[in-house]
Amino acid sequence: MKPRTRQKVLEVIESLGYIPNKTARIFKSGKSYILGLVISQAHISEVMSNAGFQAQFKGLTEKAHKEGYNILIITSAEGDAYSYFEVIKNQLADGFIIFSPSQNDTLTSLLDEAEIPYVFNMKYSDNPQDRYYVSSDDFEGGYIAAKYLLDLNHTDIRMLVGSVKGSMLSFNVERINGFKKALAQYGVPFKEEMIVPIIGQMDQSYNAIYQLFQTQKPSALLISNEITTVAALNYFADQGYRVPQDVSIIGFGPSEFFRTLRPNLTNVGYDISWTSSKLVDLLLQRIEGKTPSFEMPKKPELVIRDSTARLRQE
Amino acid sequence: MKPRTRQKVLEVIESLGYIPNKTARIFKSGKSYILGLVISQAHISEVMSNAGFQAQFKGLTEKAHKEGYNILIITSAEGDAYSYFEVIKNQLADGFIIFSPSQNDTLTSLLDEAEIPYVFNMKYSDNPQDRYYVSSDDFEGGYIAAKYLLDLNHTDIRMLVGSVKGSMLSFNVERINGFKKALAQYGVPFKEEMIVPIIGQMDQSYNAIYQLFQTQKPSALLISNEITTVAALNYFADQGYRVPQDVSIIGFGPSEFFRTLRPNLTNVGYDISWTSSKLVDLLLQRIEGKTPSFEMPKKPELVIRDSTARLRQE
DNA sequence: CTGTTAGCGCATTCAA
DNA sequence: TTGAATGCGCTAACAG
Repeated sequence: MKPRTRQKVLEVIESLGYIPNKTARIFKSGKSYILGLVISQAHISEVMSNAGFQAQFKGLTEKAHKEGYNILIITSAEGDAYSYFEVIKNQLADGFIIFSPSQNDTLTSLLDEAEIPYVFNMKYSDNPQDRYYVSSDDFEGGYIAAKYLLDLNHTDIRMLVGSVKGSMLSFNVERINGFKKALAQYGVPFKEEMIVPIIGQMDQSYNAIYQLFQTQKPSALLISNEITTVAALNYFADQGYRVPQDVSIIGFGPSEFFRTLRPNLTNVGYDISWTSSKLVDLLLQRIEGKTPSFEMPKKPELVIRDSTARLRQE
Repeated sequence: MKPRTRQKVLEVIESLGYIPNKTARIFKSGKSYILGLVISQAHISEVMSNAGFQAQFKGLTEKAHKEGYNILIITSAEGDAYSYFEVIKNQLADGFIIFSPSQNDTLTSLLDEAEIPYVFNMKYSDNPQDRYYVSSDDFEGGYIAAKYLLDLNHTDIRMLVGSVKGSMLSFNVERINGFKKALAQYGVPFKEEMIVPIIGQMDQSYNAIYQLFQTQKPSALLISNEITTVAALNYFADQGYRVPQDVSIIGFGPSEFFRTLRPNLTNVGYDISWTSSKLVDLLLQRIEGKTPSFEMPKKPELVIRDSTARLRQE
């Protein structure tokens, strides 16, 4: 093409204010460069105020941007498989990141049948079909946290885990198993009461912790949810319990968050930015029809700060 | 149509697993039912961890969902007008909600010229062209907060306000003006040092407050940013300052957030859910080509809790 | 190097 | 009530 012609065309484009129609382009190419993040309306509030999700969302957005994609928040009125499938099939994203409120094999098969690329934000079941997620090594996380408390002579430990309608999320099951392994190693018998199911929102968590401490006085807490961790800290502040002198606390989640709490929290730190990035990679591989490479779960790290102390023998 | 034919067609649809092509539909109808939320990559991290944004984002998502829209997060690598315009014109959203890092008349005219419907997340200038935002009554907010402190005998007050490259966001200017009005009413002379510009992220805020208290000992703080508020609380906890006995603090933002802090924070509470909902309304009206109805800014409310105390005269 | 054309999948119109 | 044809705006393929 002659440079002069090129120049002239560009001038006309400029003068007419021509903007290529994105929709037609997408239509023609079949690629929207949009990744759908599917979440139920009921869930969104809980999730938004959670530091772990904030980190994940940030990670997803950044990675997507790096790969030339944008994130479309797709809200489903209800959280069940058919509602999810309905909103998913009605959207133009190239692939979907699904925040399911619970285990969801029905959804998996619906999506597979429709050949829609998707990934989940976490492991939802032990079904070998459930492969499209990126996890951390939660067994290890539960183990190192419990081991550290046991090293500090704590034996009266409670593990506070989120539960949805009585069923435990897979990563919590893992953390509990890690906890149990540590107990066994130190010869401390596991009791059912050590696991305290809890609703991961501020007020419910606060009340549950209040209830717990009405009847029991554990010396240490493993808290599997950031909001519940804040609720616990608030409860102890309100009641005049000193952390770590009266109770030791270990949180689970992004380390930077726990550094903004007072006291600075000992925590099992997960590299959520890495996990999110890998999740986008996985989805993009599915979109491109490649056989996805499954990464090894990354090991979490125990960050020791000021919320844990050696138990004084009485 | 004969019911039997209808039935047969539906069966075939079902058996073939036919899913109508969303892209073609959008292409044909010219409506994507997508609202783009534009934000710069550099800004997203700061914004995500801010309680006010979380509330806003939740409000936007909920309202959009109610109206049958979804939110597309559009990340711009850079924050300037041309970068923003570039990503905006390359997206298929029906309209755009723009989180601009600063005042932006260039962007406004580019968008107007291209006839792209947009709204801003806040007021960016005193230019009468800048009409497409929904504000709260920030003058009133600054006023009632300062008045309350003055009623408690505080006169050595600092107002901590976020500033981007030395320039003040419009709502902060308003809050400062409200602050000044209250001072004038009580006959307390305004001094420049009362306004402390600050970067609204955790570590920077913490350091700035540290610097401030090295040289001065104000008895009360008005803090125009949630993250800075947490940083201040952390600093006081670390230094053994008691709130409110040694310093009084008033925050600005969504009231529910300040209730999760210890001590429970006295704050100027904004109804961010309402503002977000109105913002979507405004955008939808522009998309539909109606002349938008401009709402009166809503008055914030002073929520008195435990972070403010009467100053003892020495 | 330039100009022309077909076709993506749907919705809408017109004809039968 | 049904079938067939048109065109949305772009891209890619092809012919000149």
